[in-house]
Amino acid sequence: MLPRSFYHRSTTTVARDLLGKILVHEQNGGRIAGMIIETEAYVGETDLACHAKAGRTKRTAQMYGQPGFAYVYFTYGMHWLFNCVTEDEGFPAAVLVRGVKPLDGIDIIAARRKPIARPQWTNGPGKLCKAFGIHGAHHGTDLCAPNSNLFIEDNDPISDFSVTTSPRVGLNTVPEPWKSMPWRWLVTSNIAR
DNA sequence: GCGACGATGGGCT
DNA sequence: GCCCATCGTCGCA
Repeated sequence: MLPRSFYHRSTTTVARDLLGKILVHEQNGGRIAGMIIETEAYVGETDLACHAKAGRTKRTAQMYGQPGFAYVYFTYGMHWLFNCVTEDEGFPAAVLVRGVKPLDGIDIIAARRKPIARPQWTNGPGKLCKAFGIHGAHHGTDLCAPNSNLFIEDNDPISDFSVTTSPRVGLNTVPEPWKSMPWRWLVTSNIAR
C-alpha cells in the first residue's frame, strides 16, 4: 500500500509516478486489481480545469483535505470518476485515474462490463469505476488506512521511454493555457496491454 | 474506422 | 437553467 507521503507531493509528480502502480478494491472477499496506465493532474484553484476553480464547496471539500484520500464524483448523469487527493492539506488538488489494465478479479470485471469487449473494460475513467465497483460511497475513503479495502499498491516504476504526455481530455470550454497543459500521462508500451 | 449525438442528474449561478 | 474531468450507439465509409 502506498504511504501518505507518496501522495503528499506535487500533483504532476504523483500523476506521473502512479503509472504502473496497482489499484486494488477488495470487496466480498474478492480482489479486483489493475495496473494504472493513464492519469491526469488537476492542480488548485488557479487551474481553470480543476473543480476547485470555484473555491471550496460541499463537492470539492475533499480536495482540500489530507493527501491520500479518494475524491469520487458523479458526472454526466451516469458516471462515477475516481481521483486521489494530493499535496498539502488546504491546497485543492487531485489525480484522476483514467485507465487501468485488469490483473485480478477478471471474472467480476467481465460480469460488470458485459457485453463490452475486453479492451474497452477499463480504458476510461467512468468505465474503470463501473468495472471496479467504485461509486459515491467511496468518496472520502482513506487510501492509506491499514484496513482500507480501496488502496494503491507499489510496483516497479515505468520508464520514461514508455510514457507519453498530452493535454487533458474533455476540457472543451476551459480557457488557455489550462486547456493545453500537458497534464495527462499514458503508458504507451505493450505492458499496457 | 470515425464523427455526431443523446442519455441523464448533481452542482452551481 | 446551463454546464459538464463520459460512454455507447448510430449512420456512413
